[in-house]
Amino acid sequence: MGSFNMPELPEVETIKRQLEKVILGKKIVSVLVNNPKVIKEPSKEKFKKELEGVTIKNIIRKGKALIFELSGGKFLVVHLRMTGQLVYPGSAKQSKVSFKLSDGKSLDYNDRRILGELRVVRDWQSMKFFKQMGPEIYDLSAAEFSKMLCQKKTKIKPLLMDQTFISGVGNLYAAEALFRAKIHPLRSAISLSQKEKKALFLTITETLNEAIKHRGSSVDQYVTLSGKKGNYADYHRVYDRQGEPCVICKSPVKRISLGGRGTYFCGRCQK
DNA sequence: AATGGGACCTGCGCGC
DNA sequence: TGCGCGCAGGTCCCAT
Repeated sequence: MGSFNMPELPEVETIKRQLEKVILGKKIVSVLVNNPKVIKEPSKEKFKKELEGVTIKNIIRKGKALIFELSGGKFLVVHLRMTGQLVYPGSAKQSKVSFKLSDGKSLDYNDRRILGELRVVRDWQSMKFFKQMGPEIYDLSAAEFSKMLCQKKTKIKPLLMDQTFISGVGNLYAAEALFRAKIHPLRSAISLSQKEKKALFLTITETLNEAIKHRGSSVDQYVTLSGKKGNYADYHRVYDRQGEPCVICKSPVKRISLGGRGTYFCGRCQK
């Protein structure tokens, strides 16, 4: 125990798809701010003023971030970080911020640890966070991904989690994709064979796709828009399975700390 | 370029 | 049983 999963690409994509079905075209009538710490820009008062009366036109996901395209050329950028949740319809009770919509219901932003970020901007593309963001695995071919790995001497697992390298993969899916590709998390990227690089490209894509299909993984705080848990944790092969038998070879799953993060792998299957 | 550590946060597990 | 400490991690920032 002691593991936590933040929302990664599959979880944020799940929320995005559910939001699209229920809030497009609706108006933000009012904004209740219960904890201003999550509002990074502009100030709390301006934040409310900017949002009241706008219509939600579109929702975009970039890596692990969500961008609400609003009327009036404005954008609401949301990063859930560790424990952020978007819930609709919400009760507003435990929320840090609650958006009251024109349908009389509210969209709640919950965040137990208050590490997430909300901001209203006019040009999200020029934000440093997005300018530095690397491509998603979906934007790449196997050949392009392989080429990117050739130039890197870093350990493969922290590299997969580096959002400026590729975006969307975090601690959980890095572990699962490496297990499926039978690659040890401590290997340097440059040491991978062509065959291993291609396998990794495929397992990242496959793992993310399967997780989206099951509406993400709920190990700790993540919930879907309707407040339900995702089901993909039932399919994890190594993440949070320390000491349990490997699904392939039955030797116990190991856990080490790598770059300050819990790293799960099978010492026998992953070379 | 790569790596390491601290800060941001809070709730939980652990030890005594 | 109860209390207090340390850990968990995505991202940013700074130092080496």
